[in-house]
Amino acid sequence: MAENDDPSLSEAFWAVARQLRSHSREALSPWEINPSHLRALQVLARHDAVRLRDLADHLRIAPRSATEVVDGLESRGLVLRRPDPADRRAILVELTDEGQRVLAAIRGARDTEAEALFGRLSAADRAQLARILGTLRD
Amino acid sequence: MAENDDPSLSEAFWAVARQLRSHSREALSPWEINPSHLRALQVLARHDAVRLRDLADHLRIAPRSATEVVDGLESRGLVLRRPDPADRRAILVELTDEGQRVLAAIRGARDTEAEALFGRLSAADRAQLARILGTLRD
DNA sequence: GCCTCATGATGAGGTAACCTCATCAATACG
DNA sequence: CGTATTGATGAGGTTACCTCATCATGAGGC
Repeated sequence: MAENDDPSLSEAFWAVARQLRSHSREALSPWEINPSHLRALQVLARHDAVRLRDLADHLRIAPRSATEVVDGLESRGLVLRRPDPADRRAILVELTDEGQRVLAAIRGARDTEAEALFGRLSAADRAQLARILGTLRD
Repeated sequence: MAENDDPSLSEAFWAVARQLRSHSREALSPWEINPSHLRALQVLARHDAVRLRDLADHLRIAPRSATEVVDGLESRGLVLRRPDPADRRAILVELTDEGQRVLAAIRGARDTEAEALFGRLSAADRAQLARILGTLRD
């Protein structure tokens, strides 16, 4: 039973994930920001000022590549670099006001898209789904 | 309520999707096959012999890029090109026996990984989840 | 205090997976 | 039967990552 069941479960899961992804790509498009840029903004929002090295670790990319991501965001005025007062080799990256504003707007648009998808469920089903996903997440 | 609920729903959804993805990446690694190669193999398994142009459409990539994907799979002996008897401009791509074999093995490994994740749920929860995902999928 | 080694950011240059545009053969169609 | 369209692919570009080398700074042993 389980062997018949589970493959189709993961297939259904991916089908829904694809919808969610395409919705959130749409939500992102007005800002010309790609998913890794968004992830960087989110890390910065959570941690305030972050060393470039630590940002790379959070994004699971090489430090050299984080330099490029920050270059892109800085040229759009969404983040700024400043020296780390505790270590003159290091630089700290943080969100600008504009970055805060754009991130908030993106999150709003994204939530709206998610709402459009999950809103098709009854309140009871949403609760069930939340519970089950919680279990899977550990 | 819904506005509070749904953002965390999509967050939970992505957390589970990440697990599923990392599991299936592991399942793939022994064969040195990347996700787009796998998708190509799956399309070929569903359709038998496929024009390169149609394969590109299924994979949602440009025809020129499908040429490269097929080059990669052909050099590994997983697919073969043959002329389309109905149109001498076109070529048909199909799985070799080796391609069939590798695809079956990958699917087995993947199902095992999915089983490991979804197997943590009770049978009732699996049924609930399948039903809810089916609703979302439309 | 100094010497050696480790670490942070970045320049230089590479790769993989996509893209567009040009080309050439073959087909379809007025 | 000539013209436009289509299928695959060569040539060359872009993007997002990578490694390795470089240079300044910091940390630990003596």
